[in-house]
Amino acid sequence: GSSAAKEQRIRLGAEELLEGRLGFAPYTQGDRRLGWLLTFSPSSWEDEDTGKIYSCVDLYFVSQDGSTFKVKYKFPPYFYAATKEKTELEVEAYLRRRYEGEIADIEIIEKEDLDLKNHLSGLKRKYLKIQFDTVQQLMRVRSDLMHVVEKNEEERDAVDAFESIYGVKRVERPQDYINCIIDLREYDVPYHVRFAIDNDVRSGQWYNVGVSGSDVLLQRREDLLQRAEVHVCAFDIETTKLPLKFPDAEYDSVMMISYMIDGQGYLIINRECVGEDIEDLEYTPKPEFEGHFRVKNVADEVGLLKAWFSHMQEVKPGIYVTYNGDFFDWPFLEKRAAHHGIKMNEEIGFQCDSNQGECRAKFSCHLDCFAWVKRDSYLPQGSQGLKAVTKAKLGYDPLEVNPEDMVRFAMEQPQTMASYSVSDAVATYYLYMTYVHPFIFSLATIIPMSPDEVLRKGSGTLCEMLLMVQAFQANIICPNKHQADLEKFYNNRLVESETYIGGHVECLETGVFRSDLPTKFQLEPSAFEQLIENLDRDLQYAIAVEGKLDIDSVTNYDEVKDAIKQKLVSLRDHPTREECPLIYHLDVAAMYPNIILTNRLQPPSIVTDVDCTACDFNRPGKNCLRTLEWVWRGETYTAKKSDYHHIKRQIESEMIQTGGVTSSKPFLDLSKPEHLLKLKDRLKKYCQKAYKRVVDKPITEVREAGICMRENSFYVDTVRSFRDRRYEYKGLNKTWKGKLSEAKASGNSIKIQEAQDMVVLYDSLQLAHKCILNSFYGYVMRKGARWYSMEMAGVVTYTGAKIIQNARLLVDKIGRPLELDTDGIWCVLPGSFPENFTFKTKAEKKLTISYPCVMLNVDVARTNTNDQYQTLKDPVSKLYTTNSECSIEFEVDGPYK
DNA sequence: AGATTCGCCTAC
DNA sequence: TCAGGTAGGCGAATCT
Repeated sequence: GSSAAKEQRIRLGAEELLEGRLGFAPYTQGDRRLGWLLTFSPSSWEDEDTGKIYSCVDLYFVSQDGSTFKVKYKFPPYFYAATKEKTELEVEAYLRRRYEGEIADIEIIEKEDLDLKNHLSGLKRKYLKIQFDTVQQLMRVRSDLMHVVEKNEEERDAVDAFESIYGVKRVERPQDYINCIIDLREYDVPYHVRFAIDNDVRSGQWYNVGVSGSDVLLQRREDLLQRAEVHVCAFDIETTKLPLKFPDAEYDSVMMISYMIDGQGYLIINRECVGEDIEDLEYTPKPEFEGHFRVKNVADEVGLLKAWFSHMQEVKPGIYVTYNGDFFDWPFLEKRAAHHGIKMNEEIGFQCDSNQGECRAKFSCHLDCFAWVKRDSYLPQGSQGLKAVTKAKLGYDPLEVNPEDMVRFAMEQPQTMASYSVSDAVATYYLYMTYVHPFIFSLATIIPMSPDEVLRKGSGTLCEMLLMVQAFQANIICPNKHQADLEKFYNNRLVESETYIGGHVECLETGVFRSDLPTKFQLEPSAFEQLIENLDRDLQYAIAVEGKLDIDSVTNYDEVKDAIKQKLVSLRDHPTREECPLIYHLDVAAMYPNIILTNRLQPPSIVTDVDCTACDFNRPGKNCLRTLEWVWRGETYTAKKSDYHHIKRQIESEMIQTGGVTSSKPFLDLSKPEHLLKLKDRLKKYCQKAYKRVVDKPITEVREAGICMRENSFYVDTVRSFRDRRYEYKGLNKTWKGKLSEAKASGNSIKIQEAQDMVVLYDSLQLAHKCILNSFYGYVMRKGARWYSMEMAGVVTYTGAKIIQNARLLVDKIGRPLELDTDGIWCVLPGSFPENFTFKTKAEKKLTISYPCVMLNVDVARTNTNDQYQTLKDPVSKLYTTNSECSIEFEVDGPYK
């Protein structure tokens, strides 16, 4: 009944009205409907009987006939709290009293806690699941309890210190249950993400939607794979601007707005800026990218804005598409509309958030193609403008006009400007339809976020979302976000920064290398002798492991072997030679993910003696602990620990200037991170004065990390399923390449184009998945990662560095390595080096092998196979099986010219 | 004047 | 509530 509630009620009403006007009327009764989930956003609803407000998620659906509707899905927000052992019930009762009217319900539940000692034995941890009616209530209780937990932690530290100094246990004070809350978990998961994870609901999927009373029933239709036909509007504006300046919505105005809806083009002209009326026009840069534009000439800017808004209200697009619209087009339109007294938000529901640099609506998507280009296109920064992207991805040269000429051309050559204006809309529309749409809605079916977020979030956030889904499904409690330890010492000095040694890079030779320029080689006969000796072993590996064939089924084994042997013998006997080279790039496919998978690497698997000692599986001769090396690198301040503490004591008694010259407050009143910031500033000055430099030379140190081979495999499972998803796209890319050459042979131009499109599409999908796949490695070092591990990142790169350096040792003896970078070697081999050979089998199968590749892979398999890989077969009896695992394999590109 | 740091961008 | 990582080249700015 408060004024805030009243305000919210009014807001809800206005929202409902607008959404109804724009096609998303609420579906509250009647027959079950079939809908494709376009997007979802947090919202609230009012219980009509009690007048109470509850949080809910609004789901926006598109039907098969293109019509739209929304439902309100009730879902209570919650988070978890951990208590001291065996105080759960008391704390629960206490919290219910303390937050009466704020907490809706508390349940005590059990979760797998991978931080819990000996959890592999089946031990689980109890958590209080604290539920609320609204997100606001959750936030209030959460911030209150955060302070409680922080205070409890400080007190525990003080108790520990007391006990360690006096060697006696301090007598516990009478139980105060507020002191028993020791941790909060999953309190920072956004509400709509929580909803999507817990209810397994994703954008981009079909559901049978039913309502019964006030409840919504969703049933996923996995049989429907085709995406719904949602109205897509791609638009682009041209504005006036001052010479050599960027347009400014304070005084510049919109000259034209061009847009394409579902393939039909429109152009609205502001005759204040454009010299003459423009007729309908066509801009079709390529047969498959048709652009027919209907033109509307209006008197002035306000007319233009009104015309566009009303057209949008009529068509009701579910998806708006721009190129850099977050930053330019939307804010410009919003400001110009406001200038004329029109609120864009009230017209079409879109609002710009300048803090976030985004423009979004609750019920429609705004998908800015520039965001896709930056994160997923794999184009270098210099080629991320719309023009360059059009060339690279759509394969045609777009119209270009110098921005300095635009305002003048609008008056003097209006036709030129009109064509130019629509050309950007065409490029944006087709870029979206060909790449962005399939990509975003494919990811949205696995990532528990709205399409807008799937498009804009960093790749690390996407990884974390996938991990949280997997953790939820395995009943694992998520760790809190990692915080860097800001007060670490090394060698009696404060650590300024620490990291790990990454990829290995070497430039070995520079110059011009061509397959038709004879090159000198100084080979090592002993290496060839070795290859000859190992030939049987290597070929059998290729047949059995790479080809997954039975050796006895091969009919021409000796023939192939002799051919290779002959070449190796001749190279061994004439090691000094000059001949045309074979230029090869040897590289490990998806190296980091495969190192992770082979070694079962995941942040919770990094264990110490303490973890193992507490574990039931810790027996003499155990093979569940795998030890791998990595290299730490850190820089310390030059000052000693004693200097640091001295300065700390000094600063603690001082007044610190905060902001202006006049305002200052005691140092101890500042927050903890502020303390360390100020302290480090002071320390830097001290170092500079006393030691003439702030930081010492970087220190490196080889360290060992223990990897538990039995830890719950949810992380590697997530990586594996993502890797395999990418392989699927790579496979489809190959399939369509086959179809493309078939189509070319048949000369059917429609089929050629279709196949061509599918080839680019799948290549783009697999590349984008590569980027997110690699992020599972980078993620573990991300600031604030829930599953953080420097050790794991270090093990991944160090293992990779050893693989590439080993390969180089071999290449050194049989040819000339030119360059190494992380996972690949560019090299030249003598032209007479054995290359590709084909085994034939009784079943008429063929297996083509690349000998240089096989030779390297045998080496990799010998040094990197993990014979300790364990898989949980029976969760009840805790039975594990042990396998050998190695998915790290070289691939060969080339030979190149 | 020479060394070091910083910003920017790329390769992996 | 913002955030994949390290290696490394190059030119400009800044420090000594």
